[in-house]
Amino acid sequence: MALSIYNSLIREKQLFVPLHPGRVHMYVCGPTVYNDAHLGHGKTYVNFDVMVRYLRYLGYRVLYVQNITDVGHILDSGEDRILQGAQREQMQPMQLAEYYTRRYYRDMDRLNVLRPDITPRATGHVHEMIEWIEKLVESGHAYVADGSVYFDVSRFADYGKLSGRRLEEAQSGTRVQVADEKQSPEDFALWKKADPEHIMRWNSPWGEGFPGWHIECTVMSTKYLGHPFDIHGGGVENKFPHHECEIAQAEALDGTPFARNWVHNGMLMIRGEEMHKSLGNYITLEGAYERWDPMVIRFFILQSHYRGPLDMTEEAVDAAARGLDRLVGTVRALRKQAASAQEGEVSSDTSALLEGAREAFEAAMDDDFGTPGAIAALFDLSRAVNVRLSEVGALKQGDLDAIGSLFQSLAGDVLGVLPNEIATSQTAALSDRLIELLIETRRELRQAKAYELADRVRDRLSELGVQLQDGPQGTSWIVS
RNA sequence: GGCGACGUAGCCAAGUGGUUAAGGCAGGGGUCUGCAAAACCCCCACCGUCGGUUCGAGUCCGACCGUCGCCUCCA
Repeated sequence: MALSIYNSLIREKQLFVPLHPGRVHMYVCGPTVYNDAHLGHGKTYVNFDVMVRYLRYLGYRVLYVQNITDVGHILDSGEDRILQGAQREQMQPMQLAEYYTRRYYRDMDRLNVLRPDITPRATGHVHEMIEWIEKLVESGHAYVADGSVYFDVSRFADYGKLSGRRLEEAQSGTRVQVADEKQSPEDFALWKKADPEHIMRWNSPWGEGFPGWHIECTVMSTKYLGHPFDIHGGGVENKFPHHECEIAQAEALDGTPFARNWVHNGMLMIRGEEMHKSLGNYITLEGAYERWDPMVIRFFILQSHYRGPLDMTEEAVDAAARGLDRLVGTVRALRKQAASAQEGEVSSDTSALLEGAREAFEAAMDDDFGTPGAIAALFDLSRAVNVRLSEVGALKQGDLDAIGSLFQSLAGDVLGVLPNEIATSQTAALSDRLIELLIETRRELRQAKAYELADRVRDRLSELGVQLQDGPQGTSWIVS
């Protein structure tokens, strides 16, 4: 088996072959940092994070670039996002961008999203954008109009190849009035002249202004990843116009292909509706973390395929939480038993079990990053391991280590859904011994049939988050 | 209006032509237990509707119904 990826450009799954053997260059459209990240960002960046992790698991050296959009751009209302946010928060534009950039990474860190290798800021690449735009003007693919520069879509025959749109069709039904200086309604801005009150502005051959939205991704992706590069990702909602325009700008000059694989992930919905502030269902990650463990949200996201839409309901996330508990429970039990297991090598039974689990996991992931199937493989493994864990002496030290490291590799390193190792500080070691002491006391109470008192010990421990579990081999405990 | 996606059990969600339609949650029945929890075992779907292609379709084609996204700057 080998990895296949659905390529939006050709609309089918394709055996993945990187441009340079053993290396993958990947770009994903990052956030505009004018507000807190929401659950939709969570889905998108978890989806792409797992792709990066799996590619690395397969042995590729991945160079992962994700931009930070800190240039404002224009809203329908004619306002600039960053400017609007700066006014709202009483901050300077760059201060605002810095503030939300930090919060973005804080929120992503908690979701266990690995940071990209390079996180270029748009404001730091205005020079390169200007150079690129100049070349487009020189080659006749763009024109200057009243201090702004527009890409002439009619000069790029492939325009629409990603989104399946034709120019003739784009004419009707457009709901936004066309800027006067555009030659054609579908032409898009490469450079916008800055109004006097516009704070973020740069000098350019066309006067003071600021870059259009699409150009930053074209410039920054190719700067760090080459031209062409392997994978370009982003949300489906950006397929048109954003990604279509990126392609036009990148390929118009000399026909060099831009991204070889386009990967789009589906939208996150809240109870059947797209998330919108106006609908009152806008949920920031920070807000969601008050209700659920970030790891639960991550697990919930990965239980559906990245390309599909994901409808978020409380019921569904709660169900995912219980499912994740089950998986983590096995890992915890594994570690617990490892502390007292007999010495011994890995048995052939364990080896076969693990090999089968790994194969099932990889088969699912190889098929366009099928995380739901991969998770199913882990649940199957979990059940098989639980059976063995409950048989006294069935698993030797070697077995437990081997199983533990497979879980760590697949659930921990690739899917990123295992909580970090609990640090064994001195006080933690002490509390462990204190819990054992209480369990010992309770055992004696039970032997004396003092059940009321024994249950009280259990209940009080439960209140403290320590769950006792009586089994044939005595009582074990977990921290919930 | 144009482009596109999707409709699988109470809920979530895989499956892309072929023996018994993954997995999780919930539910039911058991094992274990002083009780409980956990764990384990068993049970729980004819795949939106109607046609068509095929020896054979959830899986391909068409129509219809329904939901959703995009159509100038939202991940």
